[in-house]
Amino acid sequence: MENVTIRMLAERLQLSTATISKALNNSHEISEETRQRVLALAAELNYVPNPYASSLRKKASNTIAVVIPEVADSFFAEAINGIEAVAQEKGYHVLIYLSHENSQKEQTILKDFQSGRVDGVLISVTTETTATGLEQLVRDKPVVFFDRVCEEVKAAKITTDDATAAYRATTHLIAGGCRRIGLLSASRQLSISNKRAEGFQQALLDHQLPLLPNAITYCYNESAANYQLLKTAFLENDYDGIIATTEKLSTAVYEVCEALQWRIPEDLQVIGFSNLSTARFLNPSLTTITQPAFEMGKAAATLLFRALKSNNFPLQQQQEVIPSSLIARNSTLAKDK
Amino acid sequence: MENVTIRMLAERLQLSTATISKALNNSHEISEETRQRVLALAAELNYVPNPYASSLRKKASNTIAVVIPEVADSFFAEAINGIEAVAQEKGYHVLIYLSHENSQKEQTILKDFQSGRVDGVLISVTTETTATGLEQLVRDKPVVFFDRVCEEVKAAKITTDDATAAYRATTHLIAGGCRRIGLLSASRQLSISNKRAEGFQQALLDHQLPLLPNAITYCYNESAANYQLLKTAFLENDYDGIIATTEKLSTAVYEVCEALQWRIPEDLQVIGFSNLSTARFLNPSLTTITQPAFEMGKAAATLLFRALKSNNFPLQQQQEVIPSSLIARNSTLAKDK
DNA sequence: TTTATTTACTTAACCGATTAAGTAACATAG
DNA sequence: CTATGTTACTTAATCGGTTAAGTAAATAAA
Repeated sequence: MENVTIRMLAERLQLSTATISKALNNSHEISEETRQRVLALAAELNYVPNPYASSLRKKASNTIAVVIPEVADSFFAEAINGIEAVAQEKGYHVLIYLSHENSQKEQTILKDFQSGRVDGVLISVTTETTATGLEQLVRDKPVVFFDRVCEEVKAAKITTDDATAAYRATTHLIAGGCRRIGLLSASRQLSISNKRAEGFQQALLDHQLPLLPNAITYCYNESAANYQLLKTAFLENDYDGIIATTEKLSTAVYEVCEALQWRIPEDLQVIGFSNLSTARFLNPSLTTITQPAFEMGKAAATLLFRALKSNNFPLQQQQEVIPSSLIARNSTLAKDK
Repeated sequence: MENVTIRMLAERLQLSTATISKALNNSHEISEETRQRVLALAAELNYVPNPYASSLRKKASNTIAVVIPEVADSFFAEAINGIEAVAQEKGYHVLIYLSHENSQKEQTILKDFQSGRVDGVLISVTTETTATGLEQLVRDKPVVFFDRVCEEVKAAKITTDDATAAYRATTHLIAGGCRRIGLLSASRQLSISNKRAEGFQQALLDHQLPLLPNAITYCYNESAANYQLLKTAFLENDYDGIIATTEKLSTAVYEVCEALQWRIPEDLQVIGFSNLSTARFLNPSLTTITQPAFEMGKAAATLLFRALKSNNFPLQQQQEVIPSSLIARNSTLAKDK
């Protein structure tokens, strides 16, 4: 069975393809009667328009790209959910690209976007990303950064209150009696990592606590390597409190404590930036900084679609900070909020 | 700056567009010298081919679709990982569609595939799915079902050993002393749900245990509703062992036990079909049936690409069962494997 | 030497939609 | 009664590649 095209509809109805196209697109140039005839035949023959023909001509694909470091992370999974909810509603398609925390791969992905394959991009950069290639992308088409943004690039950004969250986390640990607090960071480059580090340091300062020489541990993207790194760091620094700034690192802390036979929270209080739905069922339940992942995805997508709809929307100036929340559980001792 | 097209390259080099196209596609018809000149200019002008022009002409999009009920589930997240790994390697693009456990939405998604937007489809159906629309899809283009397959449709399928896994889970509970075992099922229609139920019943039979009248609880897709449902079911049936056949349901059990103040495993032993990386850190650590999610995704994608490469590959006859594994932890008492 | 084949191209049709520009028929305004 | 508009179409160009078919020149085979 041949694919049904606009031309076939035209022939059957003794009309031009232009008329069919306009009828299907509800053009006012077409009489109601003709429109109905076209719609009827289209339905009867199960006509489905070829998106590529349309994209080629219109130079618009009704497709957006989502570039993230990984999917197996509650934050990104939930963010995709938020993005997809908006995209589905707007009739857009979502291409997912995983950079696997590899800026090389990310570059390759960004390069592909110069092809016009997608109308817009939502991106959360890798831990290694520098601005290279991103300015180009932002110049070329609508882009919204979310969570892991690139500070140097002037573009729309949806973030959470990273510095404040880290400040709050640190204060929470201090309130629980911690004096030797460590921070596990995913990256030296990432602005959200740096902001979290700043909030951390500011909190120590405000509470007259010294910054340990090895207060901040920069981790890898590989769990086996991190395991060794953390084990050593824990033993050398004798932390009494730790802030894990990513979900994976939160779990790693539990793993290392198990191995070292450090009790949580008696020996080490732990707070993790995590969206794990099971945080409350962990042993002990994990005090978290929970990010509004779904909302951030939704906000990012909403912003993007606004830009896609009206091209005079000043997308690059948009900034939105959605607050995270600290949920105190049993891995920390402070009783405050 | 205008977009660089093949035509522009042709004009600059005083060649025809056909030559350019062939040179870029490494056709043997083009001399090495010309090929190099074309490649050099293409690189210089940063030429990026328009995928839609190419897709339109070649009737191939180098894009596959992944249709899943949700992303916020370790199994699906990991499966995407596996799929993406293969797709990236093969130079394909991945469109993600979420059916949100809604067969209506799924239908809409499937309908879109008739447009030729994607060259192949990887799908894990909703809990409500009937065969409608799926046969059509399978007839139209390469499709591989994974995990949640549709039994009635003759098509390539990647599954795990559902019946065996449930049998093993049940036996494990029995070995731990359970006599009143319940099974939480996600669906009455899903073949994987039914297979798990079968394995469960067979194990009871083989161990001379009666099947409780309310042994199987069919759950909703909504956690608040499930919470109530399970609470009631637990109280009414006084289970001493429970098998949660999905990740979400596993967590729900912990929630309900907390509310009912039932201790795990003393009052209720729990085993869950789950790929949560935090299973071992739960309180108590959760005995799981862990599915090879990444591998299943990879296997499904590999199968699909084999079919996309050679069109005489008998895709519809492919069946692969990848074994799951039972990982005994503290939510159950049996000490076996 | 003539014919066949190979090499390295070009020409032009084509994929299936969209859309600027054109037109015939009819209505309305001046 | 002519000018102007409006309605409901059609014609043909276009988006940017790919590819079947054609060709001229060089090379090999008969």
